[in-house]
Amino acid sequence: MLTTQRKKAILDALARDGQVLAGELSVEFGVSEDTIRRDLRELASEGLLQRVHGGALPVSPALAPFELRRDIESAAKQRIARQAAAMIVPGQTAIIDGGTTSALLVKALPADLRATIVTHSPSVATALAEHPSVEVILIGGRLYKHSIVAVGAAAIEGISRIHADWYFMGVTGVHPTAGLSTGDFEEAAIKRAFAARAAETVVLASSSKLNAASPFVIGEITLAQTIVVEKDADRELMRQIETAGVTVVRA
Amino acid sequence: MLTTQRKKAILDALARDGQVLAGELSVEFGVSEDTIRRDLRELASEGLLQRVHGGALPVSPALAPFELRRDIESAAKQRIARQAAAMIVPGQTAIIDGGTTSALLVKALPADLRATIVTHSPSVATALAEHPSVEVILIGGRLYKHSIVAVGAAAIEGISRIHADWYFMGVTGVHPTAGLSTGDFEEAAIKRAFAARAAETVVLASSSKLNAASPFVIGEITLAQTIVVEKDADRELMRQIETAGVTVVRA
DNA sequence: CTTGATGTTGCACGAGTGTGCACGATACCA
DNA sequence: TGGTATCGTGCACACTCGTGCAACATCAAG
Repeated sequence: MLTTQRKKAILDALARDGQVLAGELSVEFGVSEDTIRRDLRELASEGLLQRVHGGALPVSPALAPFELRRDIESAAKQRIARQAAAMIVPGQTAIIDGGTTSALLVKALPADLRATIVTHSPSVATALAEHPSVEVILIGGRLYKHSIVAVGAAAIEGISRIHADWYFMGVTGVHPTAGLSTGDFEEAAIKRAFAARAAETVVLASSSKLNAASPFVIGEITLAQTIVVEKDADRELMRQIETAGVTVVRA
Repeated sequence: MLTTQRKKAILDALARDGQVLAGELSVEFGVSEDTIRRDLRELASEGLLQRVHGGALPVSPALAPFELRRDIESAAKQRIARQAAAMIVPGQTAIIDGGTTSALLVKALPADLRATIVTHSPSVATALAEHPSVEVILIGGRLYKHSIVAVGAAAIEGISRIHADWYFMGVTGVHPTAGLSTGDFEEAAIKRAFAARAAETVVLASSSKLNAASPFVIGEITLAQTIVVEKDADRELMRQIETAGVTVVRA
């Protein structure tokens, strides 16, 4: 069994049972607990599950009440989010997808911004319900429990009815040749659909995402017109990205 | 059971009952009281509960949106919600709309229930994301900020793609001649659309909703096949409703 | 085919974490 | 004030974790 298959199976088991134990997984897949621990560690670093002593839990509790944990409230990520929020001009329409970066973007929207926000994340929608002046369009579909966003054919179809000025895309991997990638198959399809319906796609990438590749490819790096990175991002990599025709913004 | 899960279960029990006792928790989870005391101490240090001699109390009477206080009214509502949840047979599909009654219904779903839940409420969707075995279908549309549910033409169209076994409808008015009503125009339309797509519509009505009429009419009382009320509901009113052909269930 | 680089896996070891028990201190209640 | 339940602390034990290292498979280049 391939490593990626095993990881996928771990996520499936987690979605099915609501919890996984390192010991049980090791028996089920016929590998040592060390290997399982390694898998869990890597999946946790991609934000696909929450590591706890003895096993792992779904990542949901972190985002459900939309309370951001301190470890993701890094100053750099907030600067990226603010930079992105500043791009939206009153009257425009912007798509925001799920994930921690998007959560910060929502918090960074000015209170007096009159704009329309499209999202497939119930958490983002709930958070924006308190915003005084933005209109919120919720994309429906099958709820994907790993990342708590709507996915599937119904979601793709809902997206096809939208035209937006901006799409702010969260990713887990930005690589000059491997392109934009994410740790989740379903989400990759949704991100492609969003990108196709926005005049300009903006990738928000903290430094840990740069020069990294996750299992599921969203598309070439040129799928984005702009990428917002931290100000100390690697110069050589940024040069390559700019050569490909993508505008690099340092926050 | 993992430590993290036990702590979460303690917080759930606290939200449900308004208090927890160290001794009871120790029996319930099959661990020593020492372990429970340690858990309570750590949860208290995180500010998630208030430690008292013998157990713990909620940190403040003002609770999170989905955690209702255990006053007399909500105890009755909980019985109604549990009665409704018990109607769902594994494998069936049920529609749950927004509102506090629906929030209680979500909490009352058995953890091992394998069913499909359709909802236009991001809050319900987010809450159900933590449920281990239900499939969640989110209805998209324009977000109505007043009640935080998806409404409008897109929502109506999304509903038209669904066929459900049950629709659990929350209302603010049940009246023998004025019918079923709610305080919101957009929501009335959505509720009509849901009712049209369900084999059986079940109205959940606490006593304060009975013999009352709200501004916007959803439809005749016969739009519902069943109505779940508190066990001390007015006999004469219930008789009228039953005469109209609606089954009355007392919880 | 050989060689070296790369990636995956299992094992060993020390560190870290969770749990239950014992004991003395403390808080509640009559 | 005395009795009882609860609490905090120290400690032992078992389990889990992270790290370093070696074995092995894969693959590309020579």
